[in-house]
Amino acid sequence: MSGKKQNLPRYRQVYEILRKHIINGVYREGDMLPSENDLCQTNGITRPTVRLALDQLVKDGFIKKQQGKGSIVCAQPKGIGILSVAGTTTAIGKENLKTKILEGPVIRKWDDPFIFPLSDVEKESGCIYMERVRLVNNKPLFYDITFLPNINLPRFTSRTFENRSLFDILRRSYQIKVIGGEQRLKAIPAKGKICQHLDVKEGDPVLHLERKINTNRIDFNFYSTLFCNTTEHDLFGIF
Amino acid sequence: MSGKKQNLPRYRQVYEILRKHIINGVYREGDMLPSENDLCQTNGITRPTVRLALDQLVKDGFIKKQQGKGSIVCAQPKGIGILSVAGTTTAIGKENLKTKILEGPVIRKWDDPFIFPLSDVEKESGCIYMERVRLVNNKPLFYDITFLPNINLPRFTSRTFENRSLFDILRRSYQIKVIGGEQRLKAIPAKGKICQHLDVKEGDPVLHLERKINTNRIDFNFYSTLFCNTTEHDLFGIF
DNA sequence: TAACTTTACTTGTAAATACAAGTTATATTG
DNA sequence: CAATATAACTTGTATTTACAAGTAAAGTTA
Repeated sequence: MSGKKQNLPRYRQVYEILRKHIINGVYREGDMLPSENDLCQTNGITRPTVRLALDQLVKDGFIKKQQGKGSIVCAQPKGIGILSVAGTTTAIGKENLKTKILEGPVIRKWDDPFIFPLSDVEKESGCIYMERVRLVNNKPLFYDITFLPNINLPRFTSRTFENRSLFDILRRSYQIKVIGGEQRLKAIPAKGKICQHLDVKEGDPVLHLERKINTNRIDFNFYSTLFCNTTEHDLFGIF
Repeated sequence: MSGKKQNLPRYRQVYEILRKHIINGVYREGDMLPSENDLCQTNGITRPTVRLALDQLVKDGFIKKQQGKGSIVCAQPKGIGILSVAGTTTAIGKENLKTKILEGPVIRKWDDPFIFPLSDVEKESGCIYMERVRLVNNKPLFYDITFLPNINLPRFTSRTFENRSLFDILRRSYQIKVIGGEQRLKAIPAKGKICQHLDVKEGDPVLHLERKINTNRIDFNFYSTLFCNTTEHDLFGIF
């Protein structure tokens, strides 16, 4: 719980450690995590702090808690966990994932009408637009159109996004942290660019997600339209 | 905070009150909720307890909190909020909603292979099966196939579900409370019964959800396969 | 009057304590 | 040895206290 780089809140640090342990197989499905009191002792923190970490693990689906018994590790979800998380890199995992830039990032006007209501500031500043395809095992999974408000993102358009996570870049270069969002979703027949980029036939069913992604920067949200070919991969989420 | 029926934890009671206020328009989008300290005073509880209630409102998308500023009411989401909640009645709202029973509830064997892994106990006990159509404004929105483990649900098959919420019945008659779950989702072409029950053409894109719904009863989950016609209604969720 | 500083207020993090409710292990009794 | 009771352990709820960090209002100074 020390070191310059580790300036996360303590509960967050414990959460990250436990999460990594679960992801790395140290704790497997059905295993009990150490008790809250044990975690207090091993981490030198008090129980309310431990509970914050555990509650976040519950919220993210890694564990289930049962009064009197303990915290049980859940099965690792299958499928693409895009419904519960913001980023496609997180949802897919970095292995097997490729990103191809189709267009952008370029500064341009917002689509009109746009998929979500825009503030006057957003409207005035225009957006940074880019189109990407995300491929898993070299097959297109997502056709992803991203719209970022052109507000305080210096030199954004000169950055490279090939095989890189947009969220990582936002966090490291601009201190913008994604904190959640909302989405709408429907099934539509593929047509036009969607057929081309997802390698599906005209009329094939694809998923269409429209997302508004919230960040820690006040009044800075960004937007994403995703088309997803679910032939080989379900989308997954918890609620 | 008193009365026999109100045996919810205090943080839960405050959550319910505030949520109702937001839903009923007492607080509107952009309004600030009372500060944490104000809520402590008006409700006679301490701040950690208030914070639990507010954190749940954040989690459910009703408010956003900003350090130093307060808790701001979010816009009420549009669309069918099925992606973030367990029940279709909650997702749709009770107005304009009709439920038609197509089949069941009947006791029968689980589908094999089944959409989620089953425990030995579940396999052995078989399932209670029913098919429903949920209609909004008299148009079919969901074709809902539900599988409940045939475990400790006395007289379940003699109950009526026409225009009634399954979750309500489980809670009131069996003290089974839904506490969340997981879902998988894809876009598929409609065929067979789906065309018939959702009133769509062969090959039209529909959403296919497979859900495992967790309850407060230990080792008692139930399952649902939903087909959704998203022509007129998006599905909505927060993450 | 504008700019700066201070104060008051708000949410975020954390510790310490206490009691309740549920589960499991151990001890006791028949 | 089986059944029951008790103790130990685990998570759930709640209070109290303290400090940190951010926002907005009020006060002071130039």
